This record gives sequence, C-alpha cells and structure tokens, in this order.
Amino acid sequence: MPARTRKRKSDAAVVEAPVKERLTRERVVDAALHIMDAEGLDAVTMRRVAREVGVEAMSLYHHVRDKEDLLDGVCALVMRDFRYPPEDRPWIEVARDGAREWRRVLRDHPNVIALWADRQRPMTDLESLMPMEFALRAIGRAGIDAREGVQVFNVIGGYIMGVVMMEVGAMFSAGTMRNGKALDLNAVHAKIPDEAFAQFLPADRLPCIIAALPHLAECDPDEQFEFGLDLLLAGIEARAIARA
Amino acid sequence: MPARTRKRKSDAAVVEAPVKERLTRERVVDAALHIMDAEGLDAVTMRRVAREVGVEAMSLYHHVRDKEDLLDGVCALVMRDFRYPPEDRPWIEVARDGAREWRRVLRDHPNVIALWADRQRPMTDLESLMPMEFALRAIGRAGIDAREGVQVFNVIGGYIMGVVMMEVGAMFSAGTMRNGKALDLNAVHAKIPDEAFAQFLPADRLPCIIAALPHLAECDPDEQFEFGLDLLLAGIEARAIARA
DNA sequence: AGCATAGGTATACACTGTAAGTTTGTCAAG
DNA sequence: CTTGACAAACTTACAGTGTATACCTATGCT
Repeated sequence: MPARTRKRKSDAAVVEAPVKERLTRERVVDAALHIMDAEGLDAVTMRRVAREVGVEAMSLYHHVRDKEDLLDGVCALVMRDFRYPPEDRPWIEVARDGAREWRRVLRDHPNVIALWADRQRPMTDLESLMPMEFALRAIGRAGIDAREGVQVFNVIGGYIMGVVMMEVGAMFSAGTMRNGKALDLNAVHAKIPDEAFAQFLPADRLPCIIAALPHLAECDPDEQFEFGLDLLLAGIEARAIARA
Repeated sequence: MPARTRKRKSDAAVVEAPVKERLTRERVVDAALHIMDAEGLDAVTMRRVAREVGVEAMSLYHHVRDKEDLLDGVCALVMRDFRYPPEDRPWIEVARDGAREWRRVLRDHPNVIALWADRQRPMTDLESLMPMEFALRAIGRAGIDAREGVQVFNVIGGYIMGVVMMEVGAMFSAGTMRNGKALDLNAVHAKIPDEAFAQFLPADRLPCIIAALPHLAECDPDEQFEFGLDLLLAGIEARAIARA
C-alpha cells in the first residue's frame, strides 16, 4: 500500500490547515432536503444548495446529473426515513401502524408531496420500494389475493397522501377565506360573534359551510386521520373475513 | 347617446380591418388553463400565456396582479368546471356522484393537484366554495352532525385527491421502475417471462412487489376508485344508522 | 517523476418573473 | 375636428434560474 505514506503526509497537512472535506452525492442531497424542509421547495436552487455545502453551483454537477436527479435523491432520502413497525402482530395492527408512519414521514417533509405531484415519476431505487414491499406484505397477510391487494394498497396509500395534503396545505380546512375581503377562520372560531363573518361569506349561499366553520377551524388532524383509516381498514377486514 | 355615432364609425373600421378584441382577465386565465392542460405546469410562463392571447408578457399585468394571481384564477376556473349532480335522491347516491364528479374534474386537469400542493393556499372565492357547500349539504342529509360532517368531508375529499394523484402520477402504480437499469412494468406485463425482470428487481428482497407486478400494471383505475369509495361510504352510512 | 483524472471554479447563455418607462388606441368634452 | 385623459398595450432592463463549456488544480497510480 504505497498510498499509506502519502496518506500520512496529507493527514499532517490536515491538522495544520483543516482542508474542507470532499463533497459527496449524499452531502449534496442531504443539504437539499434540509433546505426544502426549512425554507420550502422554491428555496432549493442549485446555487442555494451549493452555498449550503460550501462550493459553487457547478460543482454539484459532479455528484448529480441535473436538478431532476438531485430531487430524485431527495425523494429517496425521504423514503429512507420510513421506520418499519414490528410485524409479529395481527395484520391490521401492522397496517395501521404502517399508515401512521407513512403519515409521519409526509408531515415531517410536507414538500415531497408537491415534489411527487408535479414530477410524476415513480420511485425507482430498491430502498424507496421497501415501504411498498412492507405494505404489500402486511396486506397479503389479511388473506387478500394479489389482485385485490394492489387495490387495497393504492386505496390506503392514496388516502394517506390526500389527507396529509389537505392537512398541510390549507385548501379547504383552515386558514384564510375571503370573499373580496380577508377572513381568518381561526379568528372566527375565537369567539367572534356570528354577525362578524356573515358579511364576508354570503350566508344564504353557503349555509353548510357557515355552519361547519367552527368545526373546520378546530378539527383535530390526528382524530380525523384515524377516523378515515378505521373506515378503510374495517371495510377491508370485513371483506377479507367474508371471503374466507 | 353621442357615443352611438362614434360607435358606428369604429364598427365600420372593424369590418374592413378586424381589430383584435380587447384582452380580459378571463381570456388570460383561460389561456393559462389550456396551456397547463395541454403542455404541463412548467409551460405556463407569462411569455407563453401572452403569446397565446397575442400580446406581450407585460400586458398581462393589466389583468392579473402577478403570476400567483393568474394561477389563483386557474384554480377558480377549474372549480367552475364542477357539474353539480341532482340532489333529489338518497344522500349516499348524491355523495357518490359528487365524488365521481370531483375525480373527473381532477383527471381533466391533473396539474391543479400540483398547483394546490405547492401553493398551499385555500380556495377563496364564492364559486370555488360551492362544491364544498354541495358536499357538506349532501353529508348533512345523512343525519351526521356538523362536527363529524367536517371529518367526513375531509376524509372523502382527501381520499379522492390522493387516489387521483397516484392515478395520474406514476409513483408506485405503473410506468418504469429500475434498479440501476430501466424496467418497464407494462412491458413486463406484456407477456415477458418472469426471468426477464428478475434480474432487475431483486426478487429475494421484494417478493410481494414482484408478485403484485402484473396487477399493478393492469389495475383498472375506475374499479379501484369505486372500491375505496364504497368502503368509505359504507362505513359512514353504517355509523350514521348506528347513531340513529 | 510524470501524468491522467476527479472534482473544484469561472464564464456565458437562454429562460424566468416583473419593475419602470414609453407608446398607442379609444372615447368625452371643448 | 381637435384636444386631452386614461387604460392598455409595448419596450427595455434586471436579478435570478438551470446548465453547457472551458479551465484549473490537487490527488493518487504507474
């Protein structure tokens, strides 16, 4: 190993002047994920990521093919965050915990939803497929055939994605609604008398929404998630039992 | 009406040289939606939209505040595409048709999902809230109180969004998967012998996915949507009946 | 010792949203 | 008919984006 002596020489140099450690694809992708989580998707630019790891923008291209590839890496990294629940239990408990864990991952990295939504490409690498393998395995143990198993997977997976998306994005659930002017639903809920918002939302056109306003504002996301998950799992189990 | 005579004069001029009709906010938003549907979200640039309506980019700013505002308009326009099913039927049929209709809208304009996902702002104008009002009204007729009604709305709404998102984006369901190399699932399903892809996906690590591959490729989206919708609606109705 | 090469930098280009300034077309009043 | 006002178009300009190309330089192998 002739490299050894060389190594010693550079190590000595390192001590006196701490050379900046070599960039790796992992460090780049890591930085991108952190920026995405902390500052949003728009903040993830090549120059911003480069600054984060202490190089110029073009240096990144030695470790990722292009920005697409970088974002692929971010998606894969998020999937690696999935922590597999123990499986030595009834299938329905495994499925429920798996669903909860997937929700946790999505809520910890809410921007991957937008990432998936507009990139519209499948997961490709082995590690990203493992959570799917996990889910299919749990579903299979319910005594569901492969064909229906795929349906069950897509239905539950879709449910989780959609509910979390409505949870993190405001869309309908909370935040501000206006009809010409601004209206803060949370403020509405905070004991503002009914007449205060009646002038913003036309009560005669939207009576059900008006009636639902307090509940929209206070609605507990955890409880709601479990509500829908219970409906799906109970229905699936009933079908599986009926089948057998 | 002194303008009348003037009007006649310009009308004559119009006939001989068809002056380009004045731009309106509606024409601008319309063009943006068409571009988004036909060429994707990235294609919706101010210059591209301007070209579509026959003006320069900066002219658009007389009709929309900024690009945010333009995209708000696009979202509102999509919501206006919702066609309200008749309501003189049992609530569950109204709800089912409403869900189907929402899915149709999302599939006709799949890019609004990405739009919602990364803009994360609520619907604001009256017309965009009408489908929500419609849904809450239908749910209310099931004898569900306002509090649980909101949960039901969010669960079903989330389900639709998520399933359609998985349907239009590839993500897990179909398309290409690779493990270093490329693998076309549809090609796999097209009678390629099992050994052909066993070398791409490590069968020992992903047995359930391997087993599910043919069903992933062939799975009928309509059938799958109805499957999950039935589970949710049946569960909700059971609860409503039990409550009464 | 020499040298290929991996990994950093610098420069440049086409494209984005949009601020600021200028021109043009339309209509009402003098 | 002229004049003026005003809305709506256009022109130009700028900072910021992804990335192609070229250049440099330090590392490690022969």
